[in-house]
Amino acid sequence: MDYKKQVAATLKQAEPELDEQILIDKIEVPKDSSKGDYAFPTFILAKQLKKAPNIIAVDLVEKIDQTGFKKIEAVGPYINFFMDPKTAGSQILAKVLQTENYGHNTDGEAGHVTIDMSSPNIAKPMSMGHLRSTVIGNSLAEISSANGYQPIKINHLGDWGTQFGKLIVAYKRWGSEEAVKADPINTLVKYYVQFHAEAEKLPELNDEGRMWFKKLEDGDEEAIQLWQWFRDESLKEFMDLYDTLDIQFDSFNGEAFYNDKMDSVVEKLEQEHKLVKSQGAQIVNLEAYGLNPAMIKRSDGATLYMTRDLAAATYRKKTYNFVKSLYVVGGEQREHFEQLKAILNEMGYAWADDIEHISFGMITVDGKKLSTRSGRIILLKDVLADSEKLALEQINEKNPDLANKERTAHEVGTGAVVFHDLMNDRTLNFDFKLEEVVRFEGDTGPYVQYANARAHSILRKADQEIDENQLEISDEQVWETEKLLGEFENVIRRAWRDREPSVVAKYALNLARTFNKYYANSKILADDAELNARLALVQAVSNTLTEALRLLGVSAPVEM
RNA sequence: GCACCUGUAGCGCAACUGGAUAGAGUGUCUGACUACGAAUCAGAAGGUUGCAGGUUCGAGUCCUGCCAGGUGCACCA
Repeated sequence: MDYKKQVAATLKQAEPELDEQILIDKIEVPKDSSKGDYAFPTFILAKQLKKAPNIIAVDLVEKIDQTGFKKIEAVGPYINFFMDPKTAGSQILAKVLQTENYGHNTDGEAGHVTIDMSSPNIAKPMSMGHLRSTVIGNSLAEISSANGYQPIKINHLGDWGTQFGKLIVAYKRWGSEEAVKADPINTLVKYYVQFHAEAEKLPELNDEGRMWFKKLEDGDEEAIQLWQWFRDESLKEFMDLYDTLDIQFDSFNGEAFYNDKMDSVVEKLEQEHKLVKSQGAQIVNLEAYGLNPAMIKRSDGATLYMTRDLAAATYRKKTYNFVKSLYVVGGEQREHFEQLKAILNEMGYAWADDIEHISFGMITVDGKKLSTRSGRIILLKDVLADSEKLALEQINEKNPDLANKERTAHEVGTGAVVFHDLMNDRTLNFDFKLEEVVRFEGDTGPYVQYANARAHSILRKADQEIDENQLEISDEQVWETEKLLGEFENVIRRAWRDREPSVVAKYALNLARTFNKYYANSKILADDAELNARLALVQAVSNTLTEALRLLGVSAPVEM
């Protein structure tokens, strides 16, 4: 709930010359709540009123009508406003409990937002790096939706390229159908690794690989059949992971999908006279943008990543008519997306500005970059399995009678991993340590889940209907919690504005912590006149925590 | 070499548009289960916000220079 307007109106009443909008912009929420719920720094009025800020503060407070506030006081150059916790708190609770989809807004006006996310490579295992793109993209989809947009989640699969030629060669030489079926991705990776090892000794293999990829591009039946099979088997395994994370996609159109859509892009570039020949290759000069030239066609005529992304961008604009097009891709590819936007701009597309690279930091192990070839890889499957196992151990220790232990262990285990990934600023790198990722104490997903589970436990015990007309609580300890509940709308706006799931994650931690504090210090189920209102508070907290977790793609078990 | 990102407590991180005494977590030490779940709560200790200037009434936040780490810089994606 935003009481800034009330504060501004009160100030204007005392000093009619003031501009209300400027007041609203300058009113702030003190970090230290003992300084009030809202504060107005008077510095900006010093020139207009030709007085020292601390004098202005004192003068204004004298003229102010304090009705509707618990207290308004001047402290140095600040005017501090204290809301009346009892009335303001009950207003907030009423709003939380009575508003459908509390915290959401309709700013997006149902505009489409495409989100390019996850995008694993076929025939390679999903690592922790893919988790980032997957969960950040998924959370941004939920957050965009909470802001009134319509997200379209696109899994831009890495399902094309020379490596498929190599894979076909490897399979034909050393592979077996049974082995691939039994353990698709591991087996395919083995072939791939073996191919590279053999190619060291026998360089002709590389030519053979290129030849098979050429066959694939030319529509050779055998090549296509094998490619399709590898793709299907890999996708099956990916789907298991997506099911574990409970993430769905609207499209699986990967690189291969754009094979027949690149010619028109190249033609358009030619028409606009943007293509230049350089060392045999076709490039677009981007000097005007301070960028390196971007290659569109190799000297052998083959297309590149950029060519496909240009085709994908135009296809997506045509198909979805997006108002924003997000690409959740690692920060290493920053320049690629700058080039992509610049080229689209050169092609005369004004919507190039709507493309955004949502970059994120990379995951390292012992400070070193992950790489499939060097074997420095952390399999997502393993991490999730480990986390689930540890969660189950915790449950067996702390709540052995819980029904449906496996289900809950799954929710807590994956919740811990996903929350950990979303908790910090997405651009930060992080060094992978299993014990950090699957922690259940402190600033973690399970901490939030636990606060929610205990809230549910109280409501179960109370076992009574909540009367939404009796929401006033005299105990001022609850005000901090109520105030936070009132901020949820701003949090959702800010999370979208900054494209930052961590804004939501931090809020959830904050709300859980504030509630836990209250919970530990006072008895909620006391049989007095305000029991109903306290239960309403518990319900409001639980609703909000559950929704915050949902926006992050983390489930909120009612017991754990 | 050029461009971009990062630098805050032992560690990993917060601090929304510049605001008051820079905050929680973790680790260390200590206390709390006869109060609804101890995956919790309370307390102690821990800081020249990389360095040096500048702008401002006010700088962790903005500007300049430097230092350190990382990433990228056309025939991979």
